[in-house]
Amino acid sequence: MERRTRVRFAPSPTGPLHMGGVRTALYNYLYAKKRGGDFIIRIEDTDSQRFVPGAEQYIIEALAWCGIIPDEGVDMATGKVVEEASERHPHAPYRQSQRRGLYRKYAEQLVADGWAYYAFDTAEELNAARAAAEAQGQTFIYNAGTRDGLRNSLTMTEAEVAELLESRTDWTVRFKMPQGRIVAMDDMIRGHVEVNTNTLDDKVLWKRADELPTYHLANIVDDHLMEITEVIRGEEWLPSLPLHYLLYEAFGWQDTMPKFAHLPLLLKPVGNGKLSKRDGDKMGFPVFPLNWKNSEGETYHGYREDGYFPEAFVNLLAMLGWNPGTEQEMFDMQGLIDAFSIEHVSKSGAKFNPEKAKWYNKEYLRLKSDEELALLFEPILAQHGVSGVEHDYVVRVCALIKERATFVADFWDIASYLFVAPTQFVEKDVNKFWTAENKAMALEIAGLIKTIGLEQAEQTIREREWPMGKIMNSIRLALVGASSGLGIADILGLIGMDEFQRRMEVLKK
RNA sequence: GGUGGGUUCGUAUAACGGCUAGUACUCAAGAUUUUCAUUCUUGCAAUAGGAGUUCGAUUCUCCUACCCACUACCA
Repeated sequence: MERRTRVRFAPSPTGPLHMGGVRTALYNYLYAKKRGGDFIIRIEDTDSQRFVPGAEQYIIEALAWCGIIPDEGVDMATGKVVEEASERHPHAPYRQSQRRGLYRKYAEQLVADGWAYYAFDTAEELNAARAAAEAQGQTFIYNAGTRDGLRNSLTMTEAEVAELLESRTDWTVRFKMPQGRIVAMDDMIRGHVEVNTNTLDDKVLWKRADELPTYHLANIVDDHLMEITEVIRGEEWLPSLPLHYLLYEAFGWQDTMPKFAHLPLLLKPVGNGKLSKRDGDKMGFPVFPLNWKNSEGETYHGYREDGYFPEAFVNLLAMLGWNPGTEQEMFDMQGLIDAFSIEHVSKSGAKFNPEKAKWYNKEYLRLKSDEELALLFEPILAQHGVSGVEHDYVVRVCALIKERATFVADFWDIASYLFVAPTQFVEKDVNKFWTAENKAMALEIAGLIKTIGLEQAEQTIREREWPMGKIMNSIRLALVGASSGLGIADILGLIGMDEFQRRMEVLKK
């Protein structure tokens, strides 16, 4: 029987989601939507030590900004993780800390079935065992090779175990990793992978101390309960795939075990290694979707606040590790959904290229209407003390400058002279163009522009065989403050003849 | 150290045994533009190394090198 496609994005609220996480969410979303299935959000907050206030909200807001809308787990109307079951959200709560009561019985079932055991080793004892192994140049692995010499329910009498279970609150349930088994797995991206269980350890599944499962148990139980059909996650999880396979086997859930896809990592732009929090501000690009202020009051840049359009961000993220199999580069969300396929996800890590990110934003900026851009530009104008400008004027300005900018925030630097007269003139250009001779000619032409118009004035320059470039640039310098910018005709059309004349005064000095 | 994964221009990627290894970003040059930007044209630039299989390997196999991940009562 064909099951309805259900995928989940299961972040841990230990900090802001970075762009790698957003990409994982995006691929899950695209995969689900392409197949007409569900995209579910689940919060994996089983580590009480690393919980960061605000992180959960940040994650939801970041996904919303990107246009990644969950079908289940988060109520988009309130922006909150769902706690009460309903028709739309039948598996609530979607926060693992609120599901804590549910996991213990699964852990104990594994113990009863011989797939797990109780372990009473203290942190000190384990550290000592590790140190001892290291002293001999070996790695300590808690598994079939060592577990007989450690303090657990496999090496004690039933009475002892019962006593410790009662008297102590720091025991754990560990998975009893089989000895000498080859686990054969299939990954949708990497193909067939095999691992010998002798290299794996007896992972802790449940902690008595805080009555919570670890990732591995919670993950498998919830994926099963929530009827997840495909698990699409980062490559860092590939090493624990054998354990997850074995857990499905231990629970007898092989029939509905999801398929797995391990995504390549996002790498930092220079050097090696995966993208980390600090890289962005060091190298001048954001690694986060939205600004994030940590507990020390440091702010990390976000794409949103840095002026990227969400469409551009989503598009560039999608192309990092995936390709459509064609040469198309511009995709809106629906386009991505239609084109997405897991077969075209690459195996190797992708280095993020900030230049390409800017290029994408530039392309999306051009796609915006002049009207939309004007609305975005107006608040910036107000910040610069420009008021009383007609909306229509701003629209006309946007039409002329949008091809010159990467971000809306660039507009002011590019076009301030269309709103206020320049007060500073680039020295290099002044030296080059404002010679006494050029100024005299420019002033005469400026006079002609007023009386007979720009075109006729240009005609005059040609007839007199005067230097067109020198004159025009002298005039432009007076208008703009630099020898760059829009054509004289465009500037004139915007600021008008009176303002033009006023700005020509500077040539008389 | 052990285990697993990966490796095509600087970057992202295409070519799933067969044209001169294609495209985009970046960079350079030229054209257009009275300037700048845009646009257009052109150019620079890659199959990590070595064996093997094959009529023929970027593609399949093995070895080496390098990179990455994992190796917690974190996810």
